[in-house]
Formats: sequence, structure tokens, C-alpha cells
Amino acid sequence: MELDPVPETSEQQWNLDLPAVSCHSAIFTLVDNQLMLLLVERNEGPFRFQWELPGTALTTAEDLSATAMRASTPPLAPLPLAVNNPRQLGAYGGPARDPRHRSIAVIYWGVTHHTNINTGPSGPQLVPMSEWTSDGFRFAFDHQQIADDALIALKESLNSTSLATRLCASAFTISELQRVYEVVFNTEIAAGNFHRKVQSTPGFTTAVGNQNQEPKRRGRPAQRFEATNIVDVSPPFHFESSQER
Amino acid sequence: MELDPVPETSEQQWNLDLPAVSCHSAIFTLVDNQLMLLLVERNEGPFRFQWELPGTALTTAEDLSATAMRASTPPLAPLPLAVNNPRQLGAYGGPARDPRHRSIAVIYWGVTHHTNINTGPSGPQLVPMSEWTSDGFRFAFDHQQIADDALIALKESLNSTSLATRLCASAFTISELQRVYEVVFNTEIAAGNFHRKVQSTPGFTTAVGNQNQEPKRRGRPAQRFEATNIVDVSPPFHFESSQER
DNA sequence: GCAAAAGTGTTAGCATTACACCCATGT
DNA sequence: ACATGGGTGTAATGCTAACACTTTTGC
Repeated sequence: MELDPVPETSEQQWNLDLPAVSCHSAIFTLVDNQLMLLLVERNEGPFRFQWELPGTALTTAEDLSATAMRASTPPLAPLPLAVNNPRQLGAYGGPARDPRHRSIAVIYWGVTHHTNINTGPSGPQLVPMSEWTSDGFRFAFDHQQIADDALIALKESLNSTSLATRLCASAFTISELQRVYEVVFNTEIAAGNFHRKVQSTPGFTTAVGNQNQEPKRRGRPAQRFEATNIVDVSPPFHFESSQER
Repeated sequence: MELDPVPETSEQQWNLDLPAVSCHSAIFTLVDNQLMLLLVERNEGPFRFQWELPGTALTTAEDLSATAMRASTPPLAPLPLAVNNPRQLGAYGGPARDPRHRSIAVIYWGVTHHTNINTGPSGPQLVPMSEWTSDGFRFAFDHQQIADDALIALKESLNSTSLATRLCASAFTISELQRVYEVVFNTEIAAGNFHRKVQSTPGFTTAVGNQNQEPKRRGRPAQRFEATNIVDVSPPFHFESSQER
């Protein structure tokens, strides 16, 4: 069994057979109590004027994750996108996914606070979930399936890890954290129990000194916390979306 | 942003830049109370005489999973390998993973009963986990990492789904099913509790008519069951490996 | 004082664990 | 009879859901 992935054919055939590989990213964030996904509207080629996950061809000698993250940064953006924990969703390579040629897309997904995302009129846009899960929305290629899979991966990670802290600002309250879950799962959570669960999970948050210079609101002022390394929640949450799609 | 994954360069450069894509499979099975992994010893190219997951270049217009499964079937085998639920582990594409050229490997993993696997002297071999997790064992490329990741994925699926039934023969007893978990996790399970958990999970098994023509052993004869569709176990098991590596 | 948000206490329910115990069979 | 493996009963434990209740603030 020869496992050299380069087939022994002529150079011309080699060209035709070799698939193109691209890396894409599915970046989620929260804006205004809505879950947003970073998407790009295609302006040429097949699926023109339809939306896709930001991606780029795999050409330079870097990790797949680095290529994917680079793709979600607009060309002239001053700072790279701060998604510090991209996770691989998988490779999508159905033989008919690109009408031009065989194509493999490797997808990474991640979350970040919306202030870390640079959007511009000609680059990636934040699209609310209510839009891209509606029937009229048009994804390019198989990116509808990919976005659905990424959303499932996001929910699984929120249930089993402290990833939700990365969707909050650098300092946040427990109820702001709770809002993350409520938005993503479209559900209501009993505040008292949520508070205990987070506080009783070691490493979920770190208390921050009482720099409580918030615009004063009603009610008892909340403690503020910071995100730390992502830890497992054990036993996990088991939130479920109430009515999806 | 042009997202066409084919860069607009000359054909020669195109050759150099385009990575090679191969599909590999990590097939687990049980033989003699040992967890086995299907591996191939390389006999040419880099990493000669080292072991890799069976793989093949992506050349034909088929699903990635089909290519991966084809790679684990010996060339002249009469029947394809019966892994009816291959799951994608991920894509591995570090820039240095293949010393010859840029290379992307898409990995699928699965389980099956050992009688469904055809091995030959020149093809894939079943290697016990005790061997391939020992320090002296030599994997080709980054297949050590991939095998470790596949084992983690296997354990996660055993904990959260009824996949273990696919490692048993077509008819099996609850204690044979229990042995699957005990071998993979290298742990001991209280038989009574395991019995209840399996029986109380709808769809985990299907009772089979009392065709109880086994070689008679000591003790009360056990009921025999068949595998059905794979269902989620909720709440999941949480077995853990006692002393790994 | 009252409303609102933060945080704590308390009870009931569910699922697992540990282990005792009975069942059915071969020797 | 007895050992062996199959299967059920039961009490203790740990975690969560539900919700009452206290605390701390703005109005």
C-alpha cells in the first residue's frame, strides 16, 4: 500500500485531481442581546451576492487555524481578530460542494467580544442569527450546513466549558454572563441557581477588585469578574434551545 | 475579498502551492479483551517502517468519509469494511507534518466488530493499544497525535452514546457490553448498576428472541440483545481511564 | 417606602453509587 | 451442595430545579 498522497500521474492530471484547500472561520459574538455570526457577501464567482464564512486559500506555511483566523481579519485591519481559542469544526469536502473544482474547506470557529471585531462596508459583516437561520437567507456553497454545525459546537462548548466568559467584556457580572446563555439558547435561567453553579466551579471566573465605576442602575450592585483560562464545567450545564429554526 | 480558493498564479506555482489531501481512518475494535487500532507499516518514502493510519490520496469524486473507509480495506478484500458510522475526527495540516510537501490529512474514525475486519500480511494490521501507546512505538508523520485524539473521541462517544454496541457481536449480553467499557477505560464497573443504566436507556439495545445456543457456562444464562441505531445516553456515563499511558 | 437587581437558603426530585440479596445454572 | 455469573432491591449521596427570602441600591 503506497500512502504517498501524491499520485503518480502526469503533472497535468495532477493539477486536475488535486483539490483546492481553503480555511474558513465561524466567529460568533454578541451584540445587543443577539448572537451574531461574521459573514462575507460574495461579489464574484459562483454564489455571487450570497453569504459565506470568511475564508482564504491555503497558500502560506502556517497552521490551518492561523489561516482561518487571518481570513476573518479585514485586509487593512490594524489588529488581528482576538479569538484566542479557535477550535476546529471539521473539514468539508463533498465532491459537489464547489461547482468549479474539487474543494476542501477546513473550518475553525470561535467567540470573542464584539469590540474585538473590525467590520467594514466591503469586508465581513456581523449577521444576527435570526437572519441567517431564516428561510430566505442564502448561503454560498455548503456554508449553511457549516454554520448550523458551528452553532451546535458553540452550544456544546457553552454547556461543558467556561467559554461563555469570552463573549463578555473584560470585566463582567454574573448576570451578564447569564445573559450570554439566555441569548444563545433562547431560554430563561433562574438567576440564583446559575450564580451558585458558576461560583462553585473552580476557575470559571476570577473576582476583580471593586472597580465599580459603572453607570448606576437600579438594584444591588453586582460583583465584577474577569475571564480566566477556559475550564471544564463538571457536571456540565444542559441548556437546550427552546424553539430552534 | 476574493475567496476563490484557486490562487491566480501560473500553473507551475499552482502545483507547488497546492497541498496534497489524503483521507485516513482510525478503526478501533476489540480482540481478546484488548482494544486494537488498525494500522499500516509504511514500506517506502519518509517514515519507512513506521506505522500510520490507513489512508489514501483524495482523487476520486466521493465523500471524504468514503475515501477514508476505502483506505482501510485491503486492496483485494472481498467486502468493504463494515464501519457503518464513521465520524470525522478532523483535519491535520501543520506546515511541517510531511517533509515532502504541504499536506492535509482528513481523519475519520469508527468502530466495528473484529470479524468485520480483513487483515493480511501486507496490509493493515490490528495493533493492540498497549503497543501503540508505549514509548517505543513509532508512528509516521503526526499520526501519534491523531491516534491519541481518536482515542479521546472514542471514549467521549462511548460515554455519551450507545456506540459500544457496535463493538459487540451481532447478539451480545449486557456483561459483554460492559466488558467493552471496562477494556477501553481500563476500569471496573459494578455490574448491577450498569445493567440498569443500559436497560433504562430507550433504544440502547433490542431484546432478541431466546436463541440461547451458547456453549454452556457457569451461572445463570444471560439475556441476549442486538444493537440498534445509536442513541444518546442521557445523562451520559462518565467513565474515566484509570491510568493512561 | 417601593421597585429592582444581587445573592443566599431550603426543599424536593432525580440519577448514581455501593452493596446486599435473590435467581438460575453447571459441576 | 456450592460456586458462578445474571439480575433486582435499597439506602446514602450529590447535583439540580424551583422558589422563597434577604440584601443593597435608585427613585
